Amino acid sequence: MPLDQDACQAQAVDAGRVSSVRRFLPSDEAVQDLAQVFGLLADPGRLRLLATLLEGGEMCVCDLAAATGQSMSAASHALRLLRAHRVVKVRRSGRMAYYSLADSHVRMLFDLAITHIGHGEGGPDDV
Amino acid sequence: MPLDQDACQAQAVDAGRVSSVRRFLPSDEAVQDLAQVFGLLADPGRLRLLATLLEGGEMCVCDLAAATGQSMSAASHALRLLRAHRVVKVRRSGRMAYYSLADSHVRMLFDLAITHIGHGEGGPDDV
DNA sequence: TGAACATATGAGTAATCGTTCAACTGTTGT
DNA sequence: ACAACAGTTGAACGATTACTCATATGTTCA
Repeated sequence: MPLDQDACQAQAVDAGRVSSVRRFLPSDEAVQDLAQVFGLLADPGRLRLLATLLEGGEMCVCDLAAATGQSMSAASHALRLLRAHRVVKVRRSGRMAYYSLADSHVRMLFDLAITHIGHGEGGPDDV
Repeated sequence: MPLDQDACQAQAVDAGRVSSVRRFLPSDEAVQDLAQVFGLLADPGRLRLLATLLEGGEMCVCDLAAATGQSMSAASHALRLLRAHRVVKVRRSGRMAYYSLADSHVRMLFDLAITHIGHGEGGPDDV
């Protein structure tokens, strides 16, 4: 899905506005990164892991798995992803691995999203 | 993926901490909703649509498609999703449909996520 | 009425994602 | 050295996702 000048076959209604707005859009690269960050938060298992770390601080994989109701394998896979994107960090001690949140943005993203879903009166509309 | 009491076969290292944390985790339903909201923002096409609306205000589907480099069909599908979750809203006038952001949380989520990716020094680590 | 148009939508398809299973690494205690 | 353990990892499979194509709906203008 390249952002080509003429990717849309239809004629723009307000061509000036379109090209003006396009100059201010985030770069392709930035958009990709953003999408990846949000994608990390788009899974219930990972979300529960983050909520658990938010609440309980540093915890080992086994406890995280137990607290979030996942298998250890699933938790480990999930943590690996979060770690790769620097959302969580590990401290290793013997055979244990202790995970914790890497930065505070997560809590804010969390709270903002919660206030958003609090906004709506019910579930999603089916349009 | 039920949040069963014993979903994790491994013995918890700190059972007290685990069960204490679990009482404060968001409900299953809340987690699902959160994941859906973040999932909405996890796609480059939708992200570009939102960035465009953030920058350009109310715009018709055709211009949105042109500005974001998608086919009109793709844009329409994406807007439908965003609309179902009350992230954008439509105003119809004749055969045109003018879309705009439904609330301001989007901008904040955007900015927060951007500062997060600004944090890292490069792309994701491959662990 | 009929053609051009703006948008919406259903079906189909290719790609991505999350889980499980099984195997593997490295550590601890006997 | 051996077994139990905490965690990691790769492959495989089922589910979900986002696109394209074709078609449908409703609007405007001649």
